[in-house]
Amino acid sequence: MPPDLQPTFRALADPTRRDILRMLGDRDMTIAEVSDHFDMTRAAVKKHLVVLGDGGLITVRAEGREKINSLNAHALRPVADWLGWFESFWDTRLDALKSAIEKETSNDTGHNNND
Amino acid sequence: MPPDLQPTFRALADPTRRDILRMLGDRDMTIAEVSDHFDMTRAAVKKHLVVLGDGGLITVRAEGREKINSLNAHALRPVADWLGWFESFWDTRLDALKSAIEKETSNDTGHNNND
DNA sequence: AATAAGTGAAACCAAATGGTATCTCTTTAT
DNA sequence: ATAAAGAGATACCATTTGGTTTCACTTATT
Repeated sequence: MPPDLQPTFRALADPTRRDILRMLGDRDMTIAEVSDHFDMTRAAVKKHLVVLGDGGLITVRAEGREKINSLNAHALRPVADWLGWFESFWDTRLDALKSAIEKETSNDTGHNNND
Repeated sequence: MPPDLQPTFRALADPTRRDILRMLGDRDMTIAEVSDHFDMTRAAVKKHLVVLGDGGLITVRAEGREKINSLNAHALRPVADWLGWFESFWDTRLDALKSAIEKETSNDTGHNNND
């Protein structure tokens, strides 16, 4: 059974959360460290981290009194796969191919050479 | 300047809207046709279509009294690019490489990890 | 001309979202 | 031992979101 994409897409829908992901791409960070980069309270950042966790996009480990947040980019894989379904629609080479086929098809309508 | 990703990510965050996109991948549809596939009013579907339009994911053309909605998958390109930034984190081959490097690094510390 | 079909738009509603402030708990430092 | 630092939890608030109902407008159909 495929993973539930909804919590992941949901997590990605907020710009603050996307920023957090890129920050964690650089290095693991505590909640306080993440909060330092934003103009909002630590509690608000914490909520974002919970949403990211729900989407499977981060993991948290305790280290003394600190909680270290790490990027779990594997959760992006199903999202990329979902997008892949549409790849044939926006790949420019395929666009060219499609145009060619359509031109061919319209030719077929005019001159039926199939008998 | 790069396009604003926010409206697109926002549009993708709802399962109904993602379903609509896949439907439009098969063929263009009027609002009424799209609505037939969901257990909600046409007005609700219309709202979803507006959000998809804000995200650049669909285009609409008038045809008599009907409005034909088409997929514009090109708007997914920036999203795929955004995801691409993380690709190095979840590519399985790179994972293997990373594990190897980490193993090498832990060896460098002089610790024996066999005990 | 009258009616039906397709859509747009507005008012409204409950629930979710993104934020705050405050209090508590555990861990570290003086 | 006391205080400070890091984090969790809760209550609260305004706005957004996803849905509804209703009414108006334009285009086809008979």
